[in-house]
Order: sequence, then structure tokens, then C-alpha cells
Amino acid sequence: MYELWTKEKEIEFFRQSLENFAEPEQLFYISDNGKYYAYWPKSYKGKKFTLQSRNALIGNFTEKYSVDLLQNFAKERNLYAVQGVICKEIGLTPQSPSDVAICKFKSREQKAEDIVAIFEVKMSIVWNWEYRNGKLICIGDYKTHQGNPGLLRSDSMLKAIGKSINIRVSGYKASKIPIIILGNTPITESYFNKVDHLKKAGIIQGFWSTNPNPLDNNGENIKSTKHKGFIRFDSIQELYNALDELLIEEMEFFSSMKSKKQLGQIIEIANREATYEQKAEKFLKLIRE
DNA sequence: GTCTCAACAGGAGGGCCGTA
DNA sequence: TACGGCCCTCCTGTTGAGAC
Repeated sequence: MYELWTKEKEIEFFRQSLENFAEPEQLFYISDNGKYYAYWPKSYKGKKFTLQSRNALIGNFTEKYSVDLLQNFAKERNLYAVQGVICKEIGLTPQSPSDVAICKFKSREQKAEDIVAIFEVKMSIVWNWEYRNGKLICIGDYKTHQGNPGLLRSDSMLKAIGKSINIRVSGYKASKIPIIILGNTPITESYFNKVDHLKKAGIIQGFWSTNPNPLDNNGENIKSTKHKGFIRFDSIQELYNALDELLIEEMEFFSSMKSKKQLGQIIEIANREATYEQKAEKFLKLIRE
């Protein structure tokens, strides 16, 4: 039930889809010699086409999987993991809801102050599979097929970043809510510094992979970037600890483009307040004016 | 020639809305 | 209520540029 992403989850997706509504032709590519593949193998040179019918199915499956993964954590803290959360005041509209969010209440429509964390799910089938005589045979990891799954794609990364910024610029009500991108693959090296910078800048609190072993034969893959902008979780407990760490203290996102003189003035005024919290509140108030 | 990366293109599915 | 059109989001293959 509450487990990280493994090959068994992908088998579950195919089995569930085949049992409920999908034909094999909607889930697998058919090669020239009649074999059914989840992705075109790198060695395949025959005629190809692009499967579209799987997209929404895997999208929905991975969102539901993410809800299950987070539900146990939420329940223990009297919270709820909710799919498709709408909160218009922070840019989460019915057309573009949050994939998953941890909230104080169970409903889809939420007030900003009742949303504890927002998760954007970017997951896909990671391994390649052959469907033969009703059986699913794993024929290789993502390095052996022509597809480029999940967060390994630059446009998936850009889309996740774009959606997060859209929430951040929708208003100050989103400034207390952490945003996590949940994936099931590593990220490319070209994004190592960028995810760290996004974390330091407060825009996205992490790109988290729930897949502890994305490569076969203990293939080397990144555990985390230098400043933990990307983390690969190897156990549920590790994931829950990271969530606890993230949610334990109330944080505040802020950004600005001001001269050193203006900043100095703001700091000087804020510093007249009595406590650290009051100084911070004054600073945030002034920087947003 | 091969590999990697970013950008682009594209169809399926689903929700919404106007119209008959 | 049914239907069609529009738009958005989903994921995946293709293409071209650049590095080696």
C-alpha cells in the first residue's frame, strides 16, 4: 500500500489498466515482429509510432499512487492527502488544480490557509516491459529504451518550475506553502545546480524521487544534489522524515528586486522591532509594499 | 558517428460552455 | 439533455545543435 516506486508498481499499473478498461494496444507499442513493448527498445530500428492513449492513464495512476503514499503520513498528523486541489486565490483553478496537496480538510476546494503542502506529480513508466502471453517481462531500465521518462525530460522540469512560479506569483497567500515536485526518476546533471538554486530561492522546496532503484544491476544514480534540491528516497521513513522537517517550522517565501540602499533602510526599520519574529514580519511587510 | 540536451509537435482524455 | 467545439494537461517521439 504505502511503498516507494518499484517495478511491482508498474506491473500493478499495467494489470489494473488491462483488467478495467484498456486494451493491450492502448498500453504497448507493437513492433514489426508483433512484440508488445512499453517503450521502443534502443536497438529497435523498425517502423515506429507514438502512443498517446497511455498518457492520461499513467498520469492518473501516479497521482493516485502519490495520494496513497502521502495519506499515511497525513493521517498520523490529522491531515489529509487530497487529489486535484482547487484554491483560486493561489492560482489552483479547476483547469489547473494541484496534483496532490496535504490539507487540513478533505474537500477538493480549499482555502490557502488550510493547505499545508503542494505536490506536483511528474511520474511515468520507468522500465521497459514486454507483454507476452498475458505476462509482463521487464526487459531493461530507462537506459535501454528510447523514451526519456519523468524528470529526466527538460520540458517536464520546466513545466514543474513554471507551475510552481505561477503559484508563487498568484499572491502572498501561497508564501507559507511549500511546493514539492514528486517524481520517480533521477534528474539530469544540467539541473543539479538549478534545483539547488530553486530551493535556496524558496520557489520549490525539493524535487523528490520516490524510486530508490531506478537502474538495474545497482546502476549509479544520484542520491541527492549538494544542497538537497533533489533527493532520492530509499525508504518510506526517510520520505516521512523529510516531510516532517519541511512542515515542522512555519516558513515564508519572499522575493524582491531592490537597491542596496532600499534594502538597508528596510532592514534598519525592521530591526527596531523587539523579537526576531516581529523583525521578520516587519521586514516582509516592508519588502512587499 | 554517437551522445546529450532543449525545444517542438502531437494525439488522447477530460472538463467546461454554448447551443439546439 | 445531448452534442460539438474549445482548451488544458497528460506523456512521448522527433529534430537539430553542440560536444566529444
